[in-house]
Amino acid sequence: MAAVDLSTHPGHLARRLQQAHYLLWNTMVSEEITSPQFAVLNALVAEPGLDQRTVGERVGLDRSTIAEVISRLGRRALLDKVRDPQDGRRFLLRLTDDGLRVHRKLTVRTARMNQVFLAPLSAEEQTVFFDLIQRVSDAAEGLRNPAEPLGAQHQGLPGGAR
Amino acid sequence: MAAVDLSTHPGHLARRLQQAHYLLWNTMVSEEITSPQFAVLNALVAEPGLDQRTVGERVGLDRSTIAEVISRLGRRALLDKVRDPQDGRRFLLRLTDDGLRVHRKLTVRTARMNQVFLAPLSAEEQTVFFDLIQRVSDAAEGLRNPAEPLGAQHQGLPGGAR
DNA sequence: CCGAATTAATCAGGGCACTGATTAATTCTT
DNA sequence: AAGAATTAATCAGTGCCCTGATTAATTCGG
Repeated sequence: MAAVDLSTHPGHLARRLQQAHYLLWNTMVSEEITSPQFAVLNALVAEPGLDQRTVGERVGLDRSTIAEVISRLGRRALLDKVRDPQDGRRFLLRLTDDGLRVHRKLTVRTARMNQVFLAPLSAEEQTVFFDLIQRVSDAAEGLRNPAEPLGAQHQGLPGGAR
Repeated sequence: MAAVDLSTHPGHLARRLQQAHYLLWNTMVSEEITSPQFAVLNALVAEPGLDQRTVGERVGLDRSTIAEVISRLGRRALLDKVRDPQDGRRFLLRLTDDGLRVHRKLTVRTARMNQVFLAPLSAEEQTVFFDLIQRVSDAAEGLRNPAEPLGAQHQGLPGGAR
């Protein structure tokens, strides 16, 4: 009998939190447009003409996922992809009028949804909630890229044992 | 220019938190066994012989997802499925010796991982972190099943306009 | 007892998320 | 200028997550 209590596991809690959010989004915001899709629309409202990779960076989606999400938004005619004349590898992304309209509509609903979602917490607790989650996420993110190793210890060694 | 700040959106934060956790799990715990899979193993350590649906309920996985997860664990020979003689719809689940071994090993690593994950927070902050996430998740979960409507307002109406 | 409602599991289908490999275009280096 | 390294995007493959529909077994009601 060595089972652990999952409610003390942040990963399990994070998963449940996301599921709870998914549920609320689906009922209160949209069944067509997902939360990550909205994030992409939002990024392109803020900075029209971004390329795909950069959008992914802004909203926290990796290269594969951002490609799928953008393809779906393109299929729905919410954004346009244009080959960058300056750099033939990139596609420049820009919302269509429909895309702008959808973004505007969902922005309102999302605000309402967030209120309901956070209703169980007081205003101060909400601030703490954001702060704690952000700090944990940022720290874990930071572990990924050593962010210029201070000592630059040569442990990977290029051209080593092949 | 009506873009919103995603860092004030709990859903976006929840997604980032889960991604951060995924990353850490993958590097510190296991590349083979995922966190949901571990949750299932754990549930079966606590209560051997559960059926599939109940396991899903315990760990927060819906009927479709739990089926996939269990099928993967079965393929890896970490659990056995036996038809319930009392109720021919159910399968009773039980860990194999390998399953128990894996659970034991991952329990240790998971504890280490959780420490690293939560390291940016003080002990008191960690407590608050758990509490806040749990309250938000529980509340949203609660919205799904009205939990016996107090007034039993007839608004759905059975046999209405068809 | 028997048909109707319920329930456990599966299937089909869509979407998010990651890794590793590949392709095409650009930039760096010599 | 030509080859090497880098970079944006795509593809293949795996796994999580949800909904709606279906199938098989059980329970409920008359």
